[in-house]
Amino acid sequence: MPNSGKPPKPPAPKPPTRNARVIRSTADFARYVGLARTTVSRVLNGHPGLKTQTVERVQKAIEETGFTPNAYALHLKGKRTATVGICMENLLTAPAVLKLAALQRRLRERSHASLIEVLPPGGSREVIRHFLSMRVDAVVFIGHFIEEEVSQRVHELGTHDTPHLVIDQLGIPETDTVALDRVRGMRDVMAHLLDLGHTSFGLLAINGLTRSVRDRLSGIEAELQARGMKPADCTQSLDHLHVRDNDFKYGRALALSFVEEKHRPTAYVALNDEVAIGAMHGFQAAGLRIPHDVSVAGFNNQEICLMPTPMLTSVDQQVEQTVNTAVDLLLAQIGHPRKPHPLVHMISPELVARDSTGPAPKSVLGLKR
Amino acid sequence: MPNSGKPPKPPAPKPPTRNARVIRSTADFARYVGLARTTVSRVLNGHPGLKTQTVERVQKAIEETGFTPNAYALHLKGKRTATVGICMENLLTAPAVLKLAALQRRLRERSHASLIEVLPPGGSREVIRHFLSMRVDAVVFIGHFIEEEVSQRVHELGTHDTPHLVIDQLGIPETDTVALDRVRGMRDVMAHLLDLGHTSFGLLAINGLTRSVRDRLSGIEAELQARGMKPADCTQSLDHLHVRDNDFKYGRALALSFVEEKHRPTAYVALNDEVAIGAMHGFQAAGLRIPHDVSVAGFNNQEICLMPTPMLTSVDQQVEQTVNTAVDLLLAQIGHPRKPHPLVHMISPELVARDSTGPAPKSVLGLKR
DNA sequence: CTGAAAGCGCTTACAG
DNA sequence: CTGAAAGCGCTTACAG
Repeated sequence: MPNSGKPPKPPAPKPPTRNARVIRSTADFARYVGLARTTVSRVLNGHPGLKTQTVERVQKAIEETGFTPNAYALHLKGKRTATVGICMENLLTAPAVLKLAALQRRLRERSHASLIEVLPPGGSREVIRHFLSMRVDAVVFIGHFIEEEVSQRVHELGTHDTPHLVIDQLGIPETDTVALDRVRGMRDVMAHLLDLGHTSFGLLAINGLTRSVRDRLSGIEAELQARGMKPADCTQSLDHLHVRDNDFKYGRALALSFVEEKHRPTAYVALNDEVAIGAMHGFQAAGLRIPHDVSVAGFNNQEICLMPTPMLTSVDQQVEQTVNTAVDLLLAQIGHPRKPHPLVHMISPELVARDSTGPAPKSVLGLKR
Repeated sequence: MPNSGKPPKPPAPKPPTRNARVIRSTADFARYVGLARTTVSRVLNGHPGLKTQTVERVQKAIEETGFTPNAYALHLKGKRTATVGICMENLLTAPAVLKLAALQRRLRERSHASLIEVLPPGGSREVIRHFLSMRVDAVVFIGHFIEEEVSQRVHELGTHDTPHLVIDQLGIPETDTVALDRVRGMRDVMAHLLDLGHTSFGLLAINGLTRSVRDRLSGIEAELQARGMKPADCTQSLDHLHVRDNDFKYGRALALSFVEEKHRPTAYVALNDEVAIGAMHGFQAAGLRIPHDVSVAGFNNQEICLMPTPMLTSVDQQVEQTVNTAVDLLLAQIGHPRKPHPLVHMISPELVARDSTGPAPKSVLGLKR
């Protein structure tokens, strides 16, 4: 029936396998609805000036067949891919995964799809090439990467006029950056503990040369100096005694070492929540009460902060704000010429005080035998 | 210069913006290397019979320009997209994220890219349409979805001849499934505790109507019956006393309720590690020693199992094996006609015994005042 | 090796 | 509204 009345058509091309109910092209689909390809295309793209009846007919047919226009053909025609590539350092830490989930959600709200890839060690080149071949509109990096490597990738993206942005890691040239103000975060923790009367501080896993650790240390020192105290005199680190691992066990080991110290600090600030919780266990195992005898503060404000008894004081990363800022910056870049100077946007963290921190013990001087 | 000697060409089309060093098509690129488009294409696709010198020339130019062929044009030409869509229930639980990471890694090893989407509540339709428009070769679901919703999505995928597979959730018709044998897992936990001499068991958060919970209960009952014990006589649940939340706090609350019971069980099996750890805290807060007075076992064997003191006995999900099985099943389906009967592949969990479980207290009878 | 041509599934003027 | 045509960036025979 559909082949009748079409004399100009040659020997009839390939007979469409009618039993295959799967419709894969606007041509097939137009035939199915009984409209011209052009018309179907216009309905699909919401052009004005179409009869309501026609629009409904197409919509009904979409429902029936589940037809989706081929994205590859669509974007070939020059349409934006409306896709953002997301490079993750890994999916091993809760804060990173939270940011990923929030970022994808936010991008979707702004009508963008996302391509997520965990950068395999040394394999960032291929991931970026994959993103470029997929003609992503922009690329986001989340995490702390090898500086040299991510710098190169960022430069490559610049070469291809592809907007990009780094979340978390400061110090990468030629790119916009959104990062937590870790200096501020640590100052807030210290201010909180100082206000509680503490004067001696144990540092848990806050040693090392990465920017993120150095910033924490800067924050600690800045707040102490602001109060007229000398950091060297009132802080102590025992990280050299153990093999670093930044996890529970490491925190516990550090705490047990501190317990054996003559002049044991009364307040402890940790690199992250895991170390802090490990330390709490260590102190409690040694018979110390928290926060009666010692106060402990974490960093990141993960869900696990609610797990120990008492619950852990920590610093919230403000993930939503971070992600929203990142998306705003990124989408503003798409389709616009590169700005002369990349932007660095700092996010202010928020101290969440819980019961793992309390007033400094009155007997603190007595303890220093 | 490039416009000379071409008389048939009309008024000279758009002058290529030569300063834009960005090469976006094989045409541009071929011009850059000084070869025919056809030749470039053959090099790119690794065809045989090319001069080594030519291949090297192209490779050098790729290095210089960072040119990547447009994936959208490539796949339009009929090439497989070699892409698998991954639908995540959420990114909120560590085991799910682990599976995601392992799945993407495994797919990459098998030369497939992945499209990851978290299904927004009620928005699974759009995600699947997105996947279909991207012409993915297959779709994987990870997590426990609303049965009705995922069943519909699976059916749609079938309609479009798109292979699919569900990880974790049993009972979805018309699809291959890879899931942990939770019955087996719970039997193993019970066997372990029974071997340690326990005869009374507290169930923590193991109530509800989802398949995953019912399977756990079946496992518990099966093992007890296998030992000639009556489940109703030796298990106890206090879930009705609290508002369910499946987290630390819920576990703690349950434990504290058990502490007040006259005939307190000596061994506790939890829905997951979070509840188990919460319960440990509850028991310890009440002055009970683990495992001296009570034994506690978790489920999932997450990293947090290492956090409490003592560390938590748990059941490992065997993520690698799960993911490898899933990928094997999936890739075998691509390009092949649908099998008459969908496959359900059960993964055997592995009990990881740690120090939160120990011999039943000798004084157990004495406790029953 | 080169070059011209067809075609993948779309969109977008253009003339009816 | 329809239909024919051009073109997006590729690959793949086909003839040189």
